[in-house]
Amino acid sequence: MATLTGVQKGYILHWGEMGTRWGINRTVAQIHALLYLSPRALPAEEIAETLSVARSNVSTSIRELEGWGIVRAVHVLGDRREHYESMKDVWEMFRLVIEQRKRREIDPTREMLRRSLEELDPKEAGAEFTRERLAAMAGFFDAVTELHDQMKRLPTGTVRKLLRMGTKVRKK
Amino acid sequence: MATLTGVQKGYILHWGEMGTRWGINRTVAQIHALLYLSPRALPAEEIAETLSVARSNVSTSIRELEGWGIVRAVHVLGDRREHYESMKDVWEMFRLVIEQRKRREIDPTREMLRRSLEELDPKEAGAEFTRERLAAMAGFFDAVTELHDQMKRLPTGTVRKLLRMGTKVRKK
DNA sequence: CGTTTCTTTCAGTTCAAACAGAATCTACAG
DNA sequence: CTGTAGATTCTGTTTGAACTGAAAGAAACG
Repeated sequence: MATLTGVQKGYILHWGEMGTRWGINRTVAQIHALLYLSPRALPAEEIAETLSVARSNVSTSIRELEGWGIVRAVHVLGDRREHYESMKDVWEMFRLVIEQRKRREIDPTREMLRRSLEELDPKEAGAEFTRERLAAMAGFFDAVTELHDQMKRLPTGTVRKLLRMGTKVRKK
Repeated sequence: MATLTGVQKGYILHWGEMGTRWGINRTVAQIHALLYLSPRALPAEEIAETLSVARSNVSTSIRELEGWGIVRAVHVLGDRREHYESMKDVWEMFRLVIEQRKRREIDPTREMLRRSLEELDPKEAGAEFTRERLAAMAGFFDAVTELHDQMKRLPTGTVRKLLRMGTKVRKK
């Protein structure tokens, strides 16, 4: 079992807290942090020991991380166990997570708003007001989606480059 | 007590679920949804009845929403009670929330990363690897911060307009 | 002032998500 | 085929956030 340095512990704990604030399970986030900092792929058993959580808990959490596509199992010669490693590219990691959270949360919300606007009964009292509010919210989510789609079309690394250059648009 | 239409109920429930997925209390999100859809400011008592939650729960939740700056108390002539209303501008609402979540979550994470990089003991085994990982993560958070700062400098509505026009950058 | 009306705080209580450990399942070696 | 190592699933149990109701605290009124 790898013993952790103070810095590593700090990072793992912070990442775990950060996860909970964004609706991601603490253990899931901690495991990701551990793998991210690990120079080699780790077997589930070792992860469980290092973080002091149940082996079964690691199993479930790893599954979640594999679901996001940011952790994968690799095999080590002469070892039957699965070893897990985190993706290295930070930008790609966040891109994956954002893309999927959009699909799981933003898209259904747009769908709900669209359906609500359809179902609105104009004869109902205050329908006009409700429509306006729903439309405003829907407009926002449409814009977010458009922004997301446009970024997806950019070649890898472009956002990074654009940021490094700084945008030219400034307050008039 | 205002009786809710089916569409309104659907919106409020959905918004509540959405909240929980992003680390925001379900009741807080539901109250916001209710106020957002309400054509008039509502007293706490009425909110509690409409959503079937304790009066005290409403009090705490409203406080949270006031903290974000997206709900405020208004007074109605001839009524001693506070009436609460939601901000109408969806863009401004999200801007406020994003700005504050950045301050509460992104900034401390950057700080943690900065401190970790300082504290790293180069004599420690694997320090070089850890440094590289921390630096990559820090770079990402720096970029996010820069993006955020640049957007803040844009005049209100510009992002909206840019999106409406569509960016000119395309895959080569 | 004392009373009334509304709001906030506080001290338990409830409940759902997270978790541990046992049981089950799977794959492979012998 | 059998035994063993490892992974997964399942069934309670734990825990902390969310919540309630009671009590305390403000503010407005006569």
